[in-house]
Amino acid sequence: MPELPEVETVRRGLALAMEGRVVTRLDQRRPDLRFALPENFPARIEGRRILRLGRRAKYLLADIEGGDTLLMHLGMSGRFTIANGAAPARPGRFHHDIAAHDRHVHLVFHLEDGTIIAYDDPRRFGYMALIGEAELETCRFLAGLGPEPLGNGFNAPALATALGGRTTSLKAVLLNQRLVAGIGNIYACEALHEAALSPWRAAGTLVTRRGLANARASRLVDAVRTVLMAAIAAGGSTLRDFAHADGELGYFQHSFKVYDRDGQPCPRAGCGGTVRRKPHNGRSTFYCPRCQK
DNA sequence: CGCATCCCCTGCCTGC
DNA sequence: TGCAGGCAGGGGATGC
Repeated sequence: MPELPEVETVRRGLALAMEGRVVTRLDQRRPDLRFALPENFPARIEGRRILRLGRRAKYLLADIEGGDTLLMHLGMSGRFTIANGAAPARPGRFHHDIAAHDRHVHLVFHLEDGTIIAYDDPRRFGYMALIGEAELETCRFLAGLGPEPLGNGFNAPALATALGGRTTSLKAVLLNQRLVAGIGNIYACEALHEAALSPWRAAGTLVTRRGLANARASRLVDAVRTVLMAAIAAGGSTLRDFAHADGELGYFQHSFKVYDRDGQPCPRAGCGGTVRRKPHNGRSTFYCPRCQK
């Protein structure tokens, strides 16, 4: 589920199916997700063309012909499933599992070429909003987001500046979307292991002088990039097959080094430690006490 | 302001 | 087999 790499994988799949196509019908099955859906949502989407699928942090952004952007957040359990009416890879599965029997399908997009895209979200922490072009940057969802972790704005000097003097933990920093946007619980754990830094380490101790970049800040930036890019690559490799598989986007097999591996050996060469699970601000944190300092 | 805690919702797994 | 409790990848609201 969806952190930045999963959302990016979903974006690529949705782009293939949606970009350049007109939404002929939008079937809305409930008035709200986490928040109320837009007023007259189907009427404002039907008959309009989707120009481009973009992403900002964990948000999907569909540019609609005429100037609006459909902003979509998957929350914890949001999921898109694509069925192509012309050549379904597994006839029947879509209708059996999603359309007919899944009571958590909240929205179904019908495209001009017969493609059907269902959005389901059992926990309903996800949401959608329709935002005018001029307000997109300043809307309450995107305003205040930190830099993209894979972009130029996330770098050692900037991170060092952000961390200087902070007493909170490194893990809390990685999860703070105002400092860097798109990392969730899994990749925060993975990046800190990759960087050999303790999740509980006070953020301020990563820099020796306020605002001054050093090797540790640089190591953390590199680690974040490494784990996110590897996960996107894994999703992308699955994506090539999705049209021939089940059409579910963003759920791919990806092996983690520490996440959900309590009690297993630390995979770092020569470490010999054991991965542990320990709550951190109410959420599970997985780490190796031996090599993460 | 920074930081931690609680909470929204449903499903699944575990242990009794 | 039933049931209670814990846990789940997000993030907004609240209170210290």
